[in-house]
Amino acid sequence: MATLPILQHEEKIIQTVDHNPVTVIIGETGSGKSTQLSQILHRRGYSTSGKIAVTQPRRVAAVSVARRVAHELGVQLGEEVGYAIRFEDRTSHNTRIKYLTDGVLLRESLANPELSEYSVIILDEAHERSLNTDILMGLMKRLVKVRNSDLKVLITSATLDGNKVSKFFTDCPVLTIPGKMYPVEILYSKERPSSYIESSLKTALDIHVRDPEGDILIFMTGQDDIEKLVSKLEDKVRALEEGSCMDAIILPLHGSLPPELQVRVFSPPPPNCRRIIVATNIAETSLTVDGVVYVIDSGYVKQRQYNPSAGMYSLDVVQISKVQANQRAGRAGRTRPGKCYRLYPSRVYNDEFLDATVPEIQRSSLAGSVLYLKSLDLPDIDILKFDFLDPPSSESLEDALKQLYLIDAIDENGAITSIGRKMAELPLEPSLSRTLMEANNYGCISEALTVAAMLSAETALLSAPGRSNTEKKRKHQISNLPDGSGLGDHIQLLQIYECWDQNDYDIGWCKDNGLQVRGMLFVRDVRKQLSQIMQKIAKGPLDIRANGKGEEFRRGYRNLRKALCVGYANQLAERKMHHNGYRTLGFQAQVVQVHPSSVLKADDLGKFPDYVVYHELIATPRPYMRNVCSVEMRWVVPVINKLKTLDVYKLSGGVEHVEKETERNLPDLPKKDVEVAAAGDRESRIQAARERFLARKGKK
DNA sequence: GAGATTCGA
Repeated sequence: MATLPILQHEEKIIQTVDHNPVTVIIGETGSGKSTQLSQILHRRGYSTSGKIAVTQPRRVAAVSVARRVAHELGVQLGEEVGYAIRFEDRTSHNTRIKYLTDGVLLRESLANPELSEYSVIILDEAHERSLNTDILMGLMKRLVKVRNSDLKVLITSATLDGNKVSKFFTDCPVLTIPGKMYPVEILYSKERPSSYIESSLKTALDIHVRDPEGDILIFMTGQDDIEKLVSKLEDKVRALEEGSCMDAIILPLHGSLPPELQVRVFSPPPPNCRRIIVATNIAETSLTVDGVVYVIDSGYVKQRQYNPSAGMYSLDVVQISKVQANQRAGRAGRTRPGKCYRLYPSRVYNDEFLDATVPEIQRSSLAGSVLYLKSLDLPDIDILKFDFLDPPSSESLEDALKQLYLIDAIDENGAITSIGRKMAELPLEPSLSRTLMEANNYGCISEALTVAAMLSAETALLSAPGRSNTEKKRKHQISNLPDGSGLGDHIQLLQIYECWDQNDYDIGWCKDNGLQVRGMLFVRDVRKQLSQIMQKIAKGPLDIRANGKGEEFRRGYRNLRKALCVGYANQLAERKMHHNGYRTLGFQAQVVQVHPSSVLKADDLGKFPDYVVYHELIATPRPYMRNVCSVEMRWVVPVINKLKTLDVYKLSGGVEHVEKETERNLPDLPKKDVEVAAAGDRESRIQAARERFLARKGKK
């Protein structure tokens, strides 16, 4: 352990932390920052007045790093060194060093905004810029002032732009600690290939027949491309003349692969055999594959992004950033010097790639985060001026405010309501937490809990791919579902879970019905957690047992659907007159279709229900509503009335913000236009600002 | 009549 580079910098680190409330530490992979930093501070007495918290963006990382540190200190895990992740808290009153996911720390800060049990908070892997890390960075900036130098904050990262973060934390010091990496030779293509599958195929084969041993890791964008490339590689490798070169095994690697197939990449290849691993970006950060010497980088990644003006998500193939490209290349230099083949010219890398990946906070719906921040009740913070390292667009913040207003989480002035306060306690999207609140009044809390839990895990439910179990098939496979699923997907998800409940949570039942066991067990955990929180909020026992063909079933799930209509007030759609297309009822109407995977049934005339709520809009590339539920017009009316009262200006707290928007979004407008925009009344000012903003975006 | 990169409370 004495060889870890970070230990040679111990004195320097301690000196800096002693004299500064915030320190940024840039430590390349292999520097030992995740395991050593906490131990150094512990050794030097920083854990006597409080605990040392170390956040991780991923649960597995929190657990495995905690385990290693406990081992290095020779203590039992859960004693001096422990961890906390969702559903699992392995800490005790003895714990001095606590590893946790950043989501858990955010939850803790809801109960105790000053996080007073900690004397040190280390935000690790900050360069990944997860939504939660970004919010924590904003909170830390405030907390070091409030806690008046009895808190030390360290931001650590592999490749984060240290100067930017340092500037954010009022010019705090930046320490750089070298890593232990082998050199990686970068080879660029002369031009972008017309097909990166073909190009990867050719490059991989060239390496295989020509270069010495060492595994090949190929980065592709998704499951489809991976499967295509894997089968082509298998054909080509099989066709190679026997004995002309070593053997090769081809392994796909992506998130929807069942765990037992995923772990194959951790077993070393047999002698005289090369592994060719074809992976998504899961191999960029989440999984580390040993033995990789050659990396082939397509230069693309799939990214989910949210469009706040349409309220719609899309999954797009986009160019990676320089940070990602370097991360990928680094995967070749972990055990010895390696090579990285970039399937794009250096010009593309230099001129087209962004320096860093667009942070998640600028790509997601912010309703949940805004509600969370509002519920913290920080006296000195106005949410629209919350100090983010990279602020989200004001459009996105306004979208969040509108959503929250429509579901009664904030009032017309943007202040959090008592309902909103309770909603923030629940680890759910606001639409679902609002549904739970309402269901509690209507006596269908048990059903609503199940729906919320099922939707939290929906993608995890599908059976493993490759066994031709498509979603549609799944829906038809479930045997003996009571009638009623024609009302929509929410109801069917409910019935699936209740069926499982009646089968005593039997694992075999899941397998027989094409459901992922892991996913269903997760649903059960989530449901239990939500039940506990709801009981706390309701200040009394609730009937939360799953109850199959109970009252709700007999009444056509009317109460549940009514509750959903309130929770999804922002996600309503009305069927168009003469066909089965829908128009969303929001601030901006969209024409959308029911997703083909839906179980929603048409009536005898072939018509869908007049009104539905949807869980999500997804552009793929046509706009679809995914997971819909039939509702009744008279439940919709109050929502439409509320929509009319919506005043973004008031919600976002006044003129100042509108000016800020003008300033931030329209820096290159001719001065005259800004003056015109500023001269009108406030509505037309907002409108003018928005139009110009959109026009400018369109041009880009 | 489509198609799930990846994390997380």
